[in-house]
Amino acid sequence: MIIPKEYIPHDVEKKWKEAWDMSMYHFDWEDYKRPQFIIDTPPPYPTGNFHIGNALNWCYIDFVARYKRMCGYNVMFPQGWDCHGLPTEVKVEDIHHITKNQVPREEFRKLCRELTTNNIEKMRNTMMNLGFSIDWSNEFITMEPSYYSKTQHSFLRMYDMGRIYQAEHPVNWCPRCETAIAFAEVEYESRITKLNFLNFDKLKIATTRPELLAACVAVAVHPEDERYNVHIGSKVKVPLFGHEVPIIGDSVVDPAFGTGVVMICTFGDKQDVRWWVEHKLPLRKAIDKNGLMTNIAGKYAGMTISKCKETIIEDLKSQGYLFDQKEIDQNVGMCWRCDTPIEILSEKQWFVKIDTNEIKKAADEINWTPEHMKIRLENWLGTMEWDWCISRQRIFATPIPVWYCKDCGKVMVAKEEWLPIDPTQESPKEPCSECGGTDFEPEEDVLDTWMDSSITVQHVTGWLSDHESRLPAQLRPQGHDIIRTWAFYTILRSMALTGKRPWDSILVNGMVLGEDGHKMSKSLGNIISPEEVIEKYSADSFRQWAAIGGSPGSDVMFRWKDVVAASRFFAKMWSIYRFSVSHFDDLDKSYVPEKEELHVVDRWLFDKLHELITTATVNMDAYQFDEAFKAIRGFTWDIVADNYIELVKSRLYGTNVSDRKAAQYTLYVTIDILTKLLAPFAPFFAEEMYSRIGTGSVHLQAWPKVKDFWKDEEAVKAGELIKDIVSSVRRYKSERGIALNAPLKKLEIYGDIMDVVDIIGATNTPVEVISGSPDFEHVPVNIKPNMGVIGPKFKSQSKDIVDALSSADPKKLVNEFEATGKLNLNTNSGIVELGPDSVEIEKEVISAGRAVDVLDVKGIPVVVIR
RNA sequence: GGGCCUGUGGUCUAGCUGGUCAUGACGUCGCCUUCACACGGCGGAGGUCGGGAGUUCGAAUCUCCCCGGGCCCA
Repeated sequence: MIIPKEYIPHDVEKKWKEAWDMSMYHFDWEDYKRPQFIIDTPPPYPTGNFHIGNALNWCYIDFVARYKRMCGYNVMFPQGWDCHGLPTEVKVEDIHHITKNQVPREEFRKLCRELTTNNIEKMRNTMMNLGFSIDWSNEFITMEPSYYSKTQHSFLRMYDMGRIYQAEHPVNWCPRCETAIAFAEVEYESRITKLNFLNFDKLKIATTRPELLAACVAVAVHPEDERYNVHIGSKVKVPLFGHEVPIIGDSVVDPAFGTGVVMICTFGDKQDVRWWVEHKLPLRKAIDKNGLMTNIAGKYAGMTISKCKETIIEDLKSQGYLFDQKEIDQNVGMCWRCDTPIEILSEKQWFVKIDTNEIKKAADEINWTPEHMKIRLENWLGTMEWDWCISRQRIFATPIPVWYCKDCGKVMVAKEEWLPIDPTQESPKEPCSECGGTDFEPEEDVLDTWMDSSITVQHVTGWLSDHESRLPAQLRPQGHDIIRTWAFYTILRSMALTGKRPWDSILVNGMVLGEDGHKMSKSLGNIISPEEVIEKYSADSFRQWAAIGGSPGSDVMFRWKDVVAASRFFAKMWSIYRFSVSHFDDLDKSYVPEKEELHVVDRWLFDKLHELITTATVNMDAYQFDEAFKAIRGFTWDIVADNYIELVKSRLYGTNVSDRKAAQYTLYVTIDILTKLLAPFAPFFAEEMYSRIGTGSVHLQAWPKVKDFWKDEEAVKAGELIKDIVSSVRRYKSERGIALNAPLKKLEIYGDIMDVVDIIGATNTPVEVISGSPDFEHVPVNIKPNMGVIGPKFKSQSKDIVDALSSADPKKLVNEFEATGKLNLNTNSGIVELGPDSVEIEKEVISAGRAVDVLDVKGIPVVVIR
């Protein structure tokens, strides 16, 4: 068979990408015989750019999916798209030079859908180029009615259960986006700000937010602070605004911070909210939804927050209230999308109740890889203070299926059979159940995107479909940056909707760092796109980087070196493959030799194969792709290429039919197994290999299984010795500038060698095996303590023994050993008796005047006669 | 400030249920075109395992403290 000398990945990958029938990756909903393996693929946000971090995660998923399929599982690797979100709205406004309020809602939604559809198409392309075995028959797109109808269903059901409620409550508010946001969407940034010291008639307070004076509802001091505690219970007048507020005592106040007196506003920060609840303080709203000052701010009404701050500081100064300013570090909560500082406002919003115990319990049932990632979720649970605010004041999102009766104000929630529905486009199909009214006000708020994406696992396991639910899914793969969001919300929702844990296990991958060791970001300019890597090398090389770049869970650095090394491995593998297949022309695939027909090195290789398959399988099961791939690569390179092939070349090229058949058979089995082991990692390369040695797609084959009789300790020892003798001779020739295939006159081996055919062949030299000891000196040069034996036995005496061994004459000790089988060693702490397993003896062979060279191969003298 | 992770030859990394050859890759240096492969083979140099203290006969591995890096949160 003619096989191209070079492996050209671009041709091969293109060929298979076009030839593959992707239906081979479809999940079979009817099949209950094979165990299911459903993956809750995180749906990416359709930015149009499938970035390297996604690609790493998807490689992990694909390794698992392909491996599990080969192991006989009914695998679903679905692909979803989490469409709704602010970035798309912002992008659409940007592209069309509009603001969302300038066009009708439906028109704006249409523009968002168009952009999203295009972006999805681009990302699908990259996924296909990377060779992912995605089950496209189970694709879902959250902006489509078929999906968001389920989001609305989940809303109705949780509303009926009382887990969703509407309330006036403090919320994080982005004044720029004009929407409430969840804690998960708040990012913190350190800034330097000014702490302002103000006179509040009898007290001096310190505040970073003087613009909130109008919202001041109390002043707090520490109850044991003797400077101020006499004032607790009395009132103070707020400067500029003149309203009186109570002075309260609260031990949370830090007397050492500022003046030790704190102004409580509704709301400057989370602590204000806590005090507000605890001390039942009144509400004074000084900032409106647009980030402008309200009427209670008096002359400052209508100003922006920053303008107000500036003006108030001027006024405080000129009226003598402000007596000092000091710079301090401050962490400001920002909107994750637009970096605008968020405000805490009290608004009527929809909330989901959070039951942290329920989530903790479910988290305990899930198998976390790596384990410590669960702790992050638990820490996050411990900090939950408010329920999850799920209403958003946006347009491109799942509508909240609710109306309000204009006559009596009753909340009218849609019926399940009306879904999907957009209340701003359609009215309820029944009159008000309270007053019979037919005039309704639609809820214009929409749902938080996490409401869509936290039910992906329900969706893919068949919730609200014609299929029986397959919950829980087996695997959730995701990045550690979204544990507090995706993992948290999904567990919450799964417990609420079904009472079951969403997944059996969760695999957390790290972030991808740039070559400079920093997280990839546009501003650092260290971004590499998967497409760029595919173009320069290949998809399989990219995937190999993903496999060996680091172990799952830890951050992985992207390095071109790794990709280059990966492509070199494929070149090497190709060369091995090409050599092997060229010897398969007359291969009889039905021929299975008896163990006796195999040579020692063949049996040695089978034992190594046994070990390789075991290691690879164990590591694949534990998601340790780096370990699995390293084992495959190490076996291929060190054992097959550098040793086995060299050892059997003479048999393959030779004329002895049975010798040749044994080597052929061994090589064929090895190549077949390697092809299959490589299939999850390098789907294109493996398919190309398989196309010449098997039938059908390699991706439909079974994962290799070991045969018990491959385990062969006798052959391991003997094979190892043959390998070592041959490589010693090779090294010998290399060191003396002798061509490696040049014959020597003779090799004399003093030892028990079971099979010399391959030594003769590989060294191109006649071999004589001689029993007994060689007639020249065999000098002990070193005697090494075996600490594993000595340590536990002699404990504190160990050090003396080691000292005695190293200072004694090895020759004497060995003589004693050989004479008596034990050793009485004189140490500083007395005479101790050592057994033969306590030491390792190193000997050197000296040719004693003969005109030959002597190699010492693990204690076996090999005489080289040139 | 808190939680979690982490610090091993020039670079990245394995080992981390304690035992005396500390793994591999890349790089580097020397030799070699040998019938699969020079994207190769053979050989070499290079490490006080972040620092300190402790536990132990023995610590890269366990404990404590300090220093540095990352992530998440306040």
